[in-house]
Amino acid sequence: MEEYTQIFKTLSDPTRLRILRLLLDAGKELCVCELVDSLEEPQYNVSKHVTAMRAAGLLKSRKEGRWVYYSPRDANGEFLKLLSRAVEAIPAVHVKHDRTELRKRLRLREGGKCLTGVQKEHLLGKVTG
Amino acid sequence: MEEYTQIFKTLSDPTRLRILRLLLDAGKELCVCELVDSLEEPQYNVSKHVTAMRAAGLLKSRKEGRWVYYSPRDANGEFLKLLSRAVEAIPAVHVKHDRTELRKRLRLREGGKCLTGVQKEHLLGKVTG
DNA sequence: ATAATATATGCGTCTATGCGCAGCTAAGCA
DNA sequence: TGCTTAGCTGCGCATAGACGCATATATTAT
Repeated sequence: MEEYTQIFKTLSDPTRLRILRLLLDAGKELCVCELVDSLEEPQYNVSKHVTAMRAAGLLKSRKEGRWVYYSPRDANGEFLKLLSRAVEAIPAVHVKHDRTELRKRLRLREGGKCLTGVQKEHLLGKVTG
Repeated sequence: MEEYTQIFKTLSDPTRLRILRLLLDAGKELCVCELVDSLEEPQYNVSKHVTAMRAAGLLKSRKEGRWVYYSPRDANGEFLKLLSRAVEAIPAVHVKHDRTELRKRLRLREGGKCLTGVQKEHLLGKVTG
């Protein structure tokens, strides 16, 4: 059963649950900095979470230049399909803020691509300038 | 989101996942000693797990004499309904052994009621006799 | 009352995990 | 050849949770 409990464990964290829900709602791949600005969680934290979710088979990633885009992995089994539907069934109230922030953040895309990093500087692990 | 991550956390343990699946499959309430003999997990462990699952809103309990019967709580929200279906979608291979042990254990019922305690003595926290 | 029995629980221990900090890697640009 | 920037990761700390043991509680039987 560990292969199944592992999935539940991965979704036992609020940030990870928000990440999956946001990706399912967005209907498109999102890069790390877009997730950071939408969720308002530190970059290193979001990075660790998506890495864990990818390892658990919930997400896939695609690298393009300096950016890494994440999206839900296609659920092959009935178990994962129903789990995704369950996550999508979480009432919208709980994800309203994240969605609003994502919408704002997506306006910075050009040609459908992300061309900048984290905008909310306090979410960077370290001040780079 | 904590109310949802809490549910996932509750199902992040193999024993708890097996308990829920067994109860869903059984289609009837089961008492603690029947769960103990079916799952082959120590009595105090099973007891702690069902208590946690009950607190998380996944199970309900009914006391009858010395016995306490547990069953899945009716899922009121879409989220819980889909989650239950996901648990039921876990391939039967993973629960075959538990089901066999339960079937054997249920033969000890009389008039549909459990009239005895844990049969596999090594699963008791302490030898009572 | 006393004993037996089904279940629950308090405690200590061990492990797992999330977070923050710092530093690392990799890709593009001056 | 450096510098900047997007993302990743190792380390230490603090917390949460699962387990085993012993014991407590509650209900029935003698």
